[in-house]
Amino acid sequence: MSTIKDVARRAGVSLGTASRVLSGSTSTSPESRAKVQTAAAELGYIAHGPARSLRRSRTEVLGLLVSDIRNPFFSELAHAAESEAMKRGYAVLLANADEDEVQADEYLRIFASQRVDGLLLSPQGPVTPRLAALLASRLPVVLLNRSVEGLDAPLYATDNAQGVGLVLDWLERRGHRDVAFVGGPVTISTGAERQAAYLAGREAHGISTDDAFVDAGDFQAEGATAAMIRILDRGVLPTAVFGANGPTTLGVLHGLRERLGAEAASRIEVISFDDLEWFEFASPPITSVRNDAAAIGRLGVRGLIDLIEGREAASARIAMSLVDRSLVDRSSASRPVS
Amino acid sequence: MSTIKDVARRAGVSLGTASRVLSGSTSTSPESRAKVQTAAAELGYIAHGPARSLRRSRTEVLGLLVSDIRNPFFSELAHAAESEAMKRGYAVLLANADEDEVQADEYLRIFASQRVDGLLLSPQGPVTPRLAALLASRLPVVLLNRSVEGLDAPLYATDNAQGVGLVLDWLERRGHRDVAFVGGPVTISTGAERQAAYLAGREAHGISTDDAFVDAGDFQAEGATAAMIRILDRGVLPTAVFGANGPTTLGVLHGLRERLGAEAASRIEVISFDDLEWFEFASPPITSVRNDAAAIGRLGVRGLIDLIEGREAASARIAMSLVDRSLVDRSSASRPVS
DNA sequence: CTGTTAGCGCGTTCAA
DNA sequence: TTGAACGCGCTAACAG
Repeated sequence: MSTIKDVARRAGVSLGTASRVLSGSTSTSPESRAKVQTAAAELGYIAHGPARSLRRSRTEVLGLLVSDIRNPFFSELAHAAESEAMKRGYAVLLANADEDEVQADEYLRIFASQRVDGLLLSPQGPVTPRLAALLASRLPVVLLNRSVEGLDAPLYATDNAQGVGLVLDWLERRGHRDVAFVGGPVTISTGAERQAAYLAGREAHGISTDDAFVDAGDFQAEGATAAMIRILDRGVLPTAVFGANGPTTLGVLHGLRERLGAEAASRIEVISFDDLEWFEFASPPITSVRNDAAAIGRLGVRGLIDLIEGREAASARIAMSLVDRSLVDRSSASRPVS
Repeated sequence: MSTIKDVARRAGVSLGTASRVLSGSTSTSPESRAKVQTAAAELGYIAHGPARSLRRSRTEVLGLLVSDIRNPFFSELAHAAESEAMKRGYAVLLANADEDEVQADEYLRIFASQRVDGLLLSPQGPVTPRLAALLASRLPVVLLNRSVEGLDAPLYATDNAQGVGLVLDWLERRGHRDVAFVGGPVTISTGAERQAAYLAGREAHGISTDDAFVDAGDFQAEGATAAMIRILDRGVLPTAVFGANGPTTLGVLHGLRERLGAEAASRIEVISFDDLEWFEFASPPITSVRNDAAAIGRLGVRGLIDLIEGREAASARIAMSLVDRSLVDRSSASRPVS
């Protein structure tokens, strides 16, 4: 790989001039500009990022730490974040914490070592010492979707209360009284917020306040299946189930089938926080409130770059929208086919 | 952030000694070793990656270029790749080409600039000049899932012919004769291989060789929907449809519903290349051949690190397995519920 | 506007 | 085993 020295030599100018042309800092004469540019093109010169970073103490790399890129919510978020970052000249280092604090912490070390310019964080748990150290070093950070106590950073997140409100309205409209709720860990802000909003709103929407209908998993499919089964094993039979995120809803379906069989399960309506592309093909189709992951990713990157470049960044709550897939009225849908 | 200089000063040793202890190159006395380590721990010292990279001309960063991280196949692959890379001490820069050659090329520039140690590549199209230049500079590269002409690198990929064989066997077992095939672009090796294997095997498995049943999309849902509709609009009615990748199968379902309605669509069996977690909840359930994306990602990273460290790396084809979800025999399943 | 020079933080060489 | 010095490639400060 050729260096800027090679370019300068070939263009017949000094190293400084070549640098000025290539990074466009101060003005240069049209002639040297042309000479340097053709020389660079001929050599296929590509600036050495690490060297530039060392000198400028900025890497133009962002760190993105999510819990699991396999969760469609995060893969859509990552896609949007990465696309927005590239548009603004930043690359993205990806990290999957797998909902594991230790692993998350290890990634923070790698990010710190790579000297990322900023951090997009969907926190796994409390603020670890290493994260505290990074914050103390004034590394710009924005939070995605989840907040965490003691971390004062702009938050780009779903409007959980509003989304749950849409769910409650829909449940009431559909005439459901016996509704099961499968939540996520209350140690995660999204889990706590969604559960709190649901519990608080149940009564006003004519939904049973029997806590036998309520349980929580780990925001993954397996944990949700177990939670769904626990609910059914308490001897209650819901007419509808509310899953608190995408993987949870998948787990709910598994749990319903496992305990009730496909036939009986198909008489229970399911509504989900997070919309998945296949919900319309389930039977009955699954209604959802759509969580705009792309918007969160995009806004997060913009906010982070604002912070990096010394501007202010304001938190934002992204409103959710109902995707109503209930085609028929319940009285007929809930009767077995005869 | 503290530098190695700070560590040396605090430990009361020279900069060289501190460096030797921290990077463990040559031997050091137990005393200075201890002093340096405690000093580093006290300061929370984290080596400056770019500086280290500049000096050692290795970044310990891998570039991962996929077509779309939102495709579950790639998000699973990315998850496994990234996890394997971390285990071996490498970070991963993520790039989404969005099936766009220009964007892919731009990412190659960023990777080159960041001086990644190696490249995991799922190519979008032909070898661009920039990719050729990177290869000429002897940057280690491995190919994931897709090969490309003129690029001689280890390939970690699905065994397309074997997978299609499983599909053909299943179609024959189920007694399907009128089978629609919705493929992907033949300009992509996976699209070409799957289509070729299917067309070559049709006759021997008792499947109609009428090409009205065959069309191709773009490996995304929308393109596949259009292809499915084109097939139906030719006036043929398949009893089964084979979708050549995950998003394609989703598009197939949309196409069937749009032209035939949910009721008639539910009498058509669908089989998919790539297994998605929701296939069992479709009606009828979707059978698939499972593409082990995690294995491809893991093996790709191992192979790439082998190359980086000067060892040989051999290509591998990953065998697929059938996930048969056909529960009932076709004669009863295809009769409308009465 | 341009050439020269210093130094970013680190690993490694050379002498001791 | 250790300290001193050099240079990786680049940008920025300075002098002209």
